[in-house]
Amino acid sequence: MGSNKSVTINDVAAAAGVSRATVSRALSNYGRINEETVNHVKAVADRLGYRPNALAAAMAAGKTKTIGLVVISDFTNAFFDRATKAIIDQAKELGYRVLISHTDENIEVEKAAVDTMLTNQVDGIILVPSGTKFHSHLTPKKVNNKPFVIIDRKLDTQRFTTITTGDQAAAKEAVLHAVELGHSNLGFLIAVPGITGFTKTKPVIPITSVEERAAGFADGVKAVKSDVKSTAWVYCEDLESVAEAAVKQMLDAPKPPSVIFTSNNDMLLAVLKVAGERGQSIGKDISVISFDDSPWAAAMKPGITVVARPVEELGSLAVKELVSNIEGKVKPKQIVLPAHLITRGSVSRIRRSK
Amino acid sequence: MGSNKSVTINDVAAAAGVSRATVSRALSNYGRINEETVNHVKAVADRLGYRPNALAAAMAAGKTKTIGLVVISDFTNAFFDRATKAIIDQAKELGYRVLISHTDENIEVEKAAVDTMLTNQVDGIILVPSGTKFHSHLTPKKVNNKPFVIIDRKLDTQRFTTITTGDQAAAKEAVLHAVELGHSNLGFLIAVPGITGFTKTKPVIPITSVEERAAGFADGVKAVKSDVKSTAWVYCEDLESVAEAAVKQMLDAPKPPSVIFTSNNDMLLAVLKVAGERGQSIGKDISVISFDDSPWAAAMKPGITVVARPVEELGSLAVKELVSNIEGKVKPKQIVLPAHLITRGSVSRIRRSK
DNA sequence: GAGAATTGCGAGAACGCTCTCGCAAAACAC
DNA sequence: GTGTTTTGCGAGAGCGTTCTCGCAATTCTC
Repeated sequence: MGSNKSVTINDVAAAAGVSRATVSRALSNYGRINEETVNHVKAVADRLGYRPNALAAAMAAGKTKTIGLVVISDFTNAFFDRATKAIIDQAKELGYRVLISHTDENIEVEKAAVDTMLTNQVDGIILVPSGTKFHSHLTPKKVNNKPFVIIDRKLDTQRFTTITTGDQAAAKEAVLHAVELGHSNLGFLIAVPGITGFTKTKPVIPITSVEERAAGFADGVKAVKSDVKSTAWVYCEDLESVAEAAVKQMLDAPKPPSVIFTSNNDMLLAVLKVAGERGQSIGKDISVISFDDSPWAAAMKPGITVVARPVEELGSLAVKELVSNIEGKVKPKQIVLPAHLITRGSVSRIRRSK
Repeated sequence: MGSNKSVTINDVAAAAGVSRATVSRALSNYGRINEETVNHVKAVADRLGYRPNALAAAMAAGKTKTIGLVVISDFTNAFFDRATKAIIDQAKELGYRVLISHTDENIEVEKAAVDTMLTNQVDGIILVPSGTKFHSHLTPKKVNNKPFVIIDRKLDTQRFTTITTGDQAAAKEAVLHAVELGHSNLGFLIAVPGITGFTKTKPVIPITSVEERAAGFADGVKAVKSDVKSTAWVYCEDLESVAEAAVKQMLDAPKPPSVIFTSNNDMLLAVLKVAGERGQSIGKDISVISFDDSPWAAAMKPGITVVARPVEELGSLAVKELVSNIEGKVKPKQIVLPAHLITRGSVSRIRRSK
């Protein structure tokens, strides 16, 4: 008939016949202490089923050993789940816990999420920012001097360690690849957060990852200009139905693209779906290249040619950088991890029609 | 030149010319307090940029408003990401935060994860257990009387509120569907945690979800026995390479199945991959039905016929149940949410060869 | 207008731990 | 054997809140 109270360090101290301080020393091994005492205390703690209260420890020590993760979550989860898993695992490795929050690409939600994290006294935060320009809520004062690591997208400041992937170069590479295989009518379907519907005129792109992908596509087009007959650019809301409408319009054009470059998997899925409905085979009637690899993209027939980004590496590196920052200030760095093209069957080789 | 210290309730009290108790009352609205005082205190708190320390509040109040989520994470993430997102969102709605940990289907890891959660004083835990029989670490005493909600799989005890999906009925339905379309040579590819390689003889299946799927398939076979000519059962380690080998062996049999039922998306992917390599088209040369819907399964051509489980509903319901349990004991319930078949094109109609 | 009820607020303990400080005992030096 | 260093441990403050009490001031009651 144990009382509902859990056993505290005082109980252990009493049972072991030592002081609270000694128990703390024994269990967290620090300070001067006799080895026999350590063993004795540990045995008693074990016997009583003592479980330290991390809250109290955090209060007393002034650090929680918890990091906050504020992340968007796309519905095909090409980024979210892989990054999250890598981050949690790496954090565990380094003795940290992870508190997670979503932002839905919305700056107000992001602000609230960051605030919650700080309220919970996280030691640092990994953030996928919802907009390149939005960082006025991240001043040292407003965030209690807690370190941040920005991932996936850059901010227009160098104040933070930022880890991104080299999407621009990879996007260019993708274009070169398709043109190499004979494609000359190119379609670009780019998901842009914050817009409604879709448009052919380039809108303001609020996040750098997408911006860079678009720029990389443009770089590619420029580099092989003479081989390119037409380009169709569509900027699209990141929504299934809208994307499908956009794809339809693209394919219904008088001179439809023979290959569509999609900026993320939501867009890819729209292409797949519309093509399927129309009886057009991927990699035969219509080619496609997307961003972010996934087991599905690999297993499909034909496999989808994708720009693969080192998401896990990015995640675990983010944790390492953050923890270095927590445990001793380091200068902010801008890290760019290489992305690379994985060619599979979704891009056909075609004879260039002169 | 602000000191590195963050502003505390004491600072607010001093600045507002009231006591700490009054600030607490004003900010957390409880107890007797003048409305003017409330406004005044709030204004001062705002001006100082006061951010309450959730840790201290949790210590003092004896509850953290945090729930723990201990979950497996499969690499195709048919369950993990959707459930996680739903759980985080629902928790937020109810004023709770979520601490996440993975188990990798390993009981030792699960134990450690639960322990960490309790150390962090979560108010309750949502758990995807790694084995039907493993719950000796979940006695009230060992978990400080914290409430648990078990999801996705049952334990062989009724002590906990458990939320699962009706996979057995749905699996049976899947078999009936395929047989209805003329299939009579059926293959079953079932991922079983904890085994190595693959085998045709039924091993001990440590988790009920898989057990039920297998049982449901068997139910289906039994129900339409006369229309079934052959069944091939393969129990397989949940690993890409092993699954592919298993599929190959299945398809190389003298009388290969015309339809393969896979117990999860990892297995499905293996079928897709092997079929692709051999130039066999899904929904034509070989049919397949899997468990758990995903945007990919829907977008593929042909779409994959799947048993769709209400994962988001399961997640948010889990949070609601857990919170009810936290805020006032309720009797444990066993909840089963219906799963249903979504028929797409991955199962061909074939003429039954007599 | 005296007593009772209500309102508003402050004092201070409590939550469970960490960590500095200082003191006694033991070990060492010569 | 005296003085110095080292070792081991306890006392106690402190972390930032919440919340119970009790007290003064105000309002109500008739």
